[in-house]
Amino acid sequence: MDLRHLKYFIAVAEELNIGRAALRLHISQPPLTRQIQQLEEELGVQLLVRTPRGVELTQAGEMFLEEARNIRSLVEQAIERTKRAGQGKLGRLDIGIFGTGILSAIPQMLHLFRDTHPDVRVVVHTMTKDEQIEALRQRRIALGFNRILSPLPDIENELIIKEPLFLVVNANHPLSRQESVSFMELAKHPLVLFPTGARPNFVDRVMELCANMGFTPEISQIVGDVVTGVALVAGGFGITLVPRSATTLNLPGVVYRPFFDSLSATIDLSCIYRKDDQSAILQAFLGVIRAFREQHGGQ
Amino acid sequence: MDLRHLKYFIAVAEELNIGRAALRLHISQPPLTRQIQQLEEELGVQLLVRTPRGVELTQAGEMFLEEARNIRSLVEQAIERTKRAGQGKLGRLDIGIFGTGILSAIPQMLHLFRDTHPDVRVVVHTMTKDEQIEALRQRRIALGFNRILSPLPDIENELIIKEPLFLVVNANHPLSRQESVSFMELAKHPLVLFPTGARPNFVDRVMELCANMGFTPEISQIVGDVVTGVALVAGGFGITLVPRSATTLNLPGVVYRPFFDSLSATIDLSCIYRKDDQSAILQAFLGVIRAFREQHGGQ
DNA sequence: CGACGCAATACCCAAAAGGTATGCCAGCGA
DNA sequence: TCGCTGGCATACCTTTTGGGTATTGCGTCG
Repeated sequence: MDLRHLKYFIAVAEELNIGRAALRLHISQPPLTRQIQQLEEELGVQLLVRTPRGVELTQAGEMFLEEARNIRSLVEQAIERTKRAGQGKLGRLDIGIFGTGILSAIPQMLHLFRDTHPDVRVVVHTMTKDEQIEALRQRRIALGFNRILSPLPDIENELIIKEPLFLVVNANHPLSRQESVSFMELAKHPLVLFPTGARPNFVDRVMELCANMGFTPEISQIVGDVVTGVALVAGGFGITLVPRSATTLNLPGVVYRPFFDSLSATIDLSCIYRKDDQSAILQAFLGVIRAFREQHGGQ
Repeated sequence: MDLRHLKYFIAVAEELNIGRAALRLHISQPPLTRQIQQLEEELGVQLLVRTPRGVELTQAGEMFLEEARNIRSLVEQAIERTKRAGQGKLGRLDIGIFGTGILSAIPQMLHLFRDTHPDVRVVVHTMTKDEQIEALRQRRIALGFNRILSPLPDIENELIIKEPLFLVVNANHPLSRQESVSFMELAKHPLVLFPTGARPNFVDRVMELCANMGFTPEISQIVGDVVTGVALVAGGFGITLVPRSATTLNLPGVVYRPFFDSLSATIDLSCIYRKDDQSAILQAFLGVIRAFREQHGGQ
């Protein structure tokens, strides 16, 4: 049996006249007669009774009509869904983010993507950098967000934005009286840094920036994550640094201050994905990321 | 697109190797390659990525595989259901019965039919003889049960059983002391008869039987239905007659007695249906009716 | 670097779908 | 009652297309 048989039978059942149905199908009457006969023979069931004025459906014919319409609509739906999947408009996208990535630009991009691709189910997995790479290789995720990365042969690494760093000080700290501060202040105060976990990471980036400015900072503590770090500053344990997006973290007793003398005091937000992944959904998401990057001019 | 494409794609998706899939489909590899290419082209979507060791599904391919399996099972189900409908094993049967037909052999036949055709939905409509004929002509029912019928050109009338009649008397009546009675007793007692409604009916049948025995009964009342008639007897209003199947009607103060001298004191139970109705479900039901008739030897 | 495995291509044949002409039958009007 | 009409079925031809065989092309892996 064939989808053609279904189409033809539906036409005949709706017209109740083989000739008219043939007209509607843009074929001539004899082949249609033959196809219907074939269908009946294949099913071993009489679907039509031939009357002097046309045809009528038997009960089996009624049953088959219902099923045929059902199948036809399912086929149309299947084609539609597959096309949409092929365009990256339907399906599932698994993304790896790092612990506090949720404070960065990531939510904005997720939002943009969901608006333009409402039928793609986005599943976010919190994982470390190494876990992301492992998950990419096993195809458990298609995309990961991260900050500090060494190049890998099979993984593409695409910069999204360079975020300027902000100083975080206690509201009672003398530096809080300035609107903006000098990066050199970092040499004079004990630093709380983060995260613990796979190196190189944010700690190394800060050390590198300080080295560029010609000093080595005093590190009082290295804590697990940005929230803990800022909480310690709120509690009076020194100062710290965060990417601009983390300044949305509104803890009482803490103020954020930009640097007036260090354009290079930035931290990258990047995404990583398999070099060999051509999936339409990933490409669609990369499109959103690139649009986002254009819009933010690299920072 | 064609059901063949679905079958082929499912095979390829399951084998992840076009050559092996071709083997499984009992065709050679090149036509299968071509069919899959055709399918991809028609959908405008890449379903497979060709690797050195075979093929892999794209996300769109995964989507299409799911849909294709879905469609295939629906098609199989459609064929199965249509075949069963063609054999009268699936569908709906509308039956007309008369008011108290539910007391006769009808429930037994319905039961037999339901046991052998569990997926046919039997819908019973209570209607008079004339309503049944009208409903048959309009195809609102496929079969009617009735007792007294004149032949009609378009309606077949098939006898099911001849039921012997039973005398119904009050438990205090002198006749109740006999195990069986003579039909001639009817000449000596006022008769309650039924039903009111389209003639000829049960009343005429009783009159005919009496005439055959050479007397005219005294009719005290004609009431709507058998239950009312028996209830009147229970209340002391004369005697009546019922078909054997109605003796299941167990009213207090009433006894049923057979006739020892009248083999012909019977009433027919018949069924009626359109002479032109070849529907498998009706034929199946008629089969049950005929089996029932054989089993009961005509009475 | 050559052998192997697999998909793709080229080309042919056969099956089957579609077309035209015609037959056959029932109902209907002159 | 006898054509005439409308409808499905049949016969036969043409064209499309599915399937087969042979071969090529392209990675990968000893």
